[in-house]
Amino acid sequence: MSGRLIANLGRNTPLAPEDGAAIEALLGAVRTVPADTELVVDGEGATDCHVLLEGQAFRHKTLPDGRRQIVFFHVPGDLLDLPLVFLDVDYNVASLTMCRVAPVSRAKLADLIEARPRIGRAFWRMSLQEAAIQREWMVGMGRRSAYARVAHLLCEVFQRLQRVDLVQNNRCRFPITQTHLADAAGLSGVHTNRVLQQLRASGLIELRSRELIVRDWNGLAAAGEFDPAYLQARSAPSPALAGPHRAAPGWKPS
Amino acid sequence: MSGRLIANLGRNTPLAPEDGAAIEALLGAVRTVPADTELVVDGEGATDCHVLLEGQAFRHKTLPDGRRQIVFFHVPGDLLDLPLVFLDVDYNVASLTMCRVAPVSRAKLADLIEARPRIGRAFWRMSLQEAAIQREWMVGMGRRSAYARVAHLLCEVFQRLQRVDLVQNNRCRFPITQTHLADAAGLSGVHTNRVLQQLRASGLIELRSRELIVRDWNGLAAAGEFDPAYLQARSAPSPALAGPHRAAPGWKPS
DNA sequence: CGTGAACTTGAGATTTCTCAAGCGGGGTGG
DNA sequence: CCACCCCGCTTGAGAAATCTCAAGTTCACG
Repeated sequence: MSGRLIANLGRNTPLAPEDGAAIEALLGAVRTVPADTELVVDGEGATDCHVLLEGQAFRHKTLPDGRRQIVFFHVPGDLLDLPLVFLDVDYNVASLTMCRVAPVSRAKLADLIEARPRIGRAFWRMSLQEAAIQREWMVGMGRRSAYARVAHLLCEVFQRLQRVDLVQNNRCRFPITQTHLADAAGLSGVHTNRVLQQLRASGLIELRSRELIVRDWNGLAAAGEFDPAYLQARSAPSPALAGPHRAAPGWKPS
Repeated sequence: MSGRLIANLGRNTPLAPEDGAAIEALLGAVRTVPADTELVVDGEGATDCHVLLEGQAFRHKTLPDGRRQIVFFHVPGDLLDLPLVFLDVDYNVASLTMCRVAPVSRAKLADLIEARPRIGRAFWRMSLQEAAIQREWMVGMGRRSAYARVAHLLCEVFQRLQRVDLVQNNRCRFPITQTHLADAAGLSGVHTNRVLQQLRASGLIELRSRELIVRDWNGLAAAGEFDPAYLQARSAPSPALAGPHRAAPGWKPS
């Protein structure tokens, strides 16, 4: 269960069993928090980072007058506040569902990253992939229609959930409300609602009562101009590993 | 001259002279390229990263049909393709002016980052700061008006140029055309033009013939809802020092 | 002095927003 | 067990922001 982070890291970078063990050893007492709770608050000088073991969450920046921009959706296995290891965090993280979260000492994590190249590399890749996802969102918000933007977002979340085995039969739990989707896409709630209706009417998805069913993946990807390349979590230098899915060689959650 | 990268890294992380020397030692033969040249092309499996020693450049992602989204502006001292050290790059970089660029072996840079914690930390911070800037752009594109977005962009570029001493008397060279600005803000060229006229009419800026003069910094910052905190001028207390939390609030000329 | 890129301007077309209201289901107190 | 309430969703319609198309105009540069 708490092997989620390791599995996630290991997806892109081969980790030896002792690497996994070293990371696990840093995890503090698991905390369970309800939905709609702020897990990470910026500018709080926290001493711990947070690993999301279970549940879903999102990063957001909220302006003084209440406008909110969601900048990332988290799936299990994500480190919610990697920046905190070396800087301050500039965003908040809130839970979408009940979540299980484990703290990791920021100082110890920094030490581990610096002491073990393989682990360091794994975190570098995780961090750089986040940045790549952010860039893709920028393309969406700057240059794609509302329709494509929402479709793209659905594709991304769906695919990332798929990677952590949270999709069965093209169907997954989907605690992201239309308001969240709107705040992520930079749209109003009303317009987001209309766009979703179009997606439904086109037979691409079903979405209701916190569940998403993708009826036509190719159609949805086309609607969203979704090219999964930017998620392609493969390491360039050591193309030793195969397929995009599965595999965390050398380490299995115990 | 080629100390630019070191100066840039050292701005946030104390580097010892030997660290600087180690980095310098990796720099390859400096290349001079004209304006409007692609410096970095995604998916090319390059073996070298690129340091921008002089000149200005921008990162962009261009869609098949020609729509373009600029995702970052570079100033001297920037590493143009840090992601390449550990992954593939997912964007292109093009020059805005004539540029001087030095190659750095990706493998050697990776080794150096892993071998020297202080250097590694410096690159981590650089990378995380980029990510923070990207998030701020997301907020702009998703939740700010065209007017605020453009003003914010001007503030950011201006301030980053200031840090590398490219501003004198509130005045700097500004090779970013209205079309670039439009592609960065996610606006049409026409609308960007109109927004700039408003900014000029409000007495906030002068902008013509590739030069920007900020006439009213506070006014411009207010128009752009610009809070420099996200640029993280200062490093968070390093875990080793374990000082009380002191988030770098907007820097103030003291 | 010619040329092209960058910048301006005008005006109608679209997308997206805002306001306002109504619907629906699940959770809760009575 | 039922009524009520709240949140998330839906719908309608006018308003606003932004876009596109289509011409000019300016200016650096050869």
